[in-house]
Amino acid sequence: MSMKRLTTEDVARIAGVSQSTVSRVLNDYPYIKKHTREKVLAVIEELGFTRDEIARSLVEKRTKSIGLILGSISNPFFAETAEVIIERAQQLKYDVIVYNTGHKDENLEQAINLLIGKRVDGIILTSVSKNYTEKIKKLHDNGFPVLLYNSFLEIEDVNFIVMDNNKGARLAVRHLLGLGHEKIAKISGPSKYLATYERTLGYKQELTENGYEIDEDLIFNSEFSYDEIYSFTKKLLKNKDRPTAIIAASDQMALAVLGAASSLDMKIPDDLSVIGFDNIKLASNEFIGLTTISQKMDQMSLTALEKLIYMIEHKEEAASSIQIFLEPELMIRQTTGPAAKQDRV
Amino acid sequence: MSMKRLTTEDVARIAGVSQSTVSRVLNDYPYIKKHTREKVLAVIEELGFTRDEIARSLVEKRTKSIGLILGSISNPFFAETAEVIIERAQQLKYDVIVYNTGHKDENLEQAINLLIGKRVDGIILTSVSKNYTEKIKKLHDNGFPVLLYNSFLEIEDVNFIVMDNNKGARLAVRHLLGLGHEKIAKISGPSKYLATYERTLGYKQELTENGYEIDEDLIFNSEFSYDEIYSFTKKLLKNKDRPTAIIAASDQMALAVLGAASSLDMKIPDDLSVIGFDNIKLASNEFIGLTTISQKMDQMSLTALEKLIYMIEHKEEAASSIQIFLEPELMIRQTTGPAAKQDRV
DNA sequence: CCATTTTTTGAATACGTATTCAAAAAAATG
DNA sequence: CATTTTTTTGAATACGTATTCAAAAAATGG
Repeated sequence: MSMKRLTTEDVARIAGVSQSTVSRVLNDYPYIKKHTREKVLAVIEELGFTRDEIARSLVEKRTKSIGLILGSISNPFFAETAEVIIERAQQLKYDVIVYNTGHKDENLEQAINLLIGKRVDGIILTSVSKNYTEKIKKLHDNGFPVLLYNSFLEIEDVNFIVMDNNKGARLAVRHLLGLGHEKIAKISGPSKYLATYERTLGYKQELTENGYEIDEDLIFNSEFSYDEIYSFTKKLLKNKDRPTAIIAASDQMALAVLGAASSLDMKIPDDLSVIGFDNIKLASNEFIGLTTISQKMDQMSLTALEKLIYMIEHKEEAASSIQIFLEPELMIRQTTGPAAKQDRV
Repeated sequence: MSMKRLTTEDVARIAGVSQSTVSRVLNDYPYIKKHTREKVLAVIEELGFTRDEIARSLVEKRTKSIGLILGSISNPFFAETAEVIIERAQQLKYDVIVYNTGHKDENLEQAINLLIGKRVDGIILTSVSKNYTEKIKKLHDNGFPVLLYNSFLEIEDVNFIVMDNNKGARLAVRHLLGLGHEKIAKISGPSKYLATYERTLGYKQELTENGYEIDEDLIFNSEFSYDEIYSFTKKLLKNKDRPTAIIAASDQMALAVLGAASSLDMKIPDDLSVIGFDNIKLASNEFIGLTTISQKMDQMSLTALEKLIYMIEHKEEAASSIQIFLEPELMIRQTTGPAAKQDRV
């Protein structure tokens, strides 16, 4: 039996003032008699009244909500991102509506539409595929604050914050070449993501520049599915001329690779070196010790939120676009080591 | 230069009908002439009009949003929970406002207030401390749909879904006793959580019933802080009469324990057996192979969401309270093994 | 074809807040 | 004390939708 909600009208009646006065008290309007203000506040306190933010949003044409569209929250990369963004947003009095696309384009489209319908003040968007270039551009051109996170699009003005993926991949390859690896596999995300594409490109370039031929059989363009990567890796590692090292497109993927290798009783890094991307917190856990390319995630997500809020609260300013590339960093840990001598199975 | 948003009024004017007619078309009201409906839909399509859900919420007194209050999203237990809940909610046309309390009571309080202000239709609440019993009870008594997830309170009618924590802890202890362990440490969460409390209780009871004395030095009530647990474990393991096994209050904590042990070059499970709680996905990864007490998280979170939605959409029904205890299950993997012979350092 | 019923539409209103406009009260000025 | 200025308040309105109420149009029945 849910009670009728209290309104400013109710407060006004009991306090013996008008609804407008109550509203003014709530908004710290200066021209209110001290006595009146105190009386109203007392009634508010006594009744436990709370403002209806929905009605307020309708009038003020803003919701103090932002949308956060993630590929998959159960991937620690997204989870850690979400944590930073949500906590900072809360401090800034914004709340965060989270969507999980499962990396499916149709979910991304639905999420955007629903968020626009809910009148969020802005959206942070991870993992945008090339297929959505037009849609994002339209939003942006309408003056709607959107920020691409860990992904970018080849559009003039759109805002993004992303790592230099090409360079990251090169760091990984260089590290492995230095350890004597010559057969290095690349497990890549879907090529519809430019970030993913860039990583594969960097991998190829660095190999080529060092005089190696590209073996396309060593490159796997997967969806971000644990199971798929797990089985692919198992198959790959059962080959007679299996690679001695694998670069995964994310730490999450690297864990799938490690799992697959372990299930074949391979020793890491003696039998196989593995590198991830992201540097999730778990990567530095000594029990795991994953070598990876660090994205400086905390900085990236904090910046993303603050830039978005800035865009929201300074719409009138000439919208200079925000395009940030962060430097990747190689974190060497225990999953990479010297290439095994030619003791192929 | 953000354009003025289109309203039903605009659509009506262009289509040459009244605002009410447009609204009726949007809501699939049956008594609309086919011709009129088509004309309106055509205009909507052409203009790319989308409904303002804020205004709609104000009228309908529901927002189709739910609140999800989590302890810490970067903990995979919460992340995996969130993923299931968010995806199912999206299917049911609800969106999810996520808060991260960092296990701090004051953030929990703020989150609840903000969500109530935003007029969410219901709230799923994880990790509620005993200190909030009254607040939750008041919400519930006001007919507001709240569901406690992975926690419970000693209140008559409140709704919750939780594992039988006592039994879970007993399973863990029994397993370790069976392997010959006699010094079993327990790293527990804050005692303000009843769930945590129950686990510690089960641990003690099972030990006592098997004829062992409780050694309070082996019980550590920590916050859910990785660093804190990490250092505590290190200290614990450096003791001359260190335990041969540790039961952690969550898989996340178990990983901290494993990290600490690894940093001391201890071999798992030869030098130390470790058990977690939750059975996050990573636990079954062969590279890690964490023995743990499974919570059946997918089922738990799916049920939580569906029960909450049911409560929201059937408020009129006599609110029989929902109180679900799930059975824990021991998942034996590679982080537990026979107790080392008395080769104490 | 008229009376009745059913379908279709628009005008008016409600939702709960913020704000404009105007008036009343209080304070300041001469 | 009369006038002007400043402070304080309330009535009315807007935000964008859904819905009630009433009227108009169309269909049905005899």
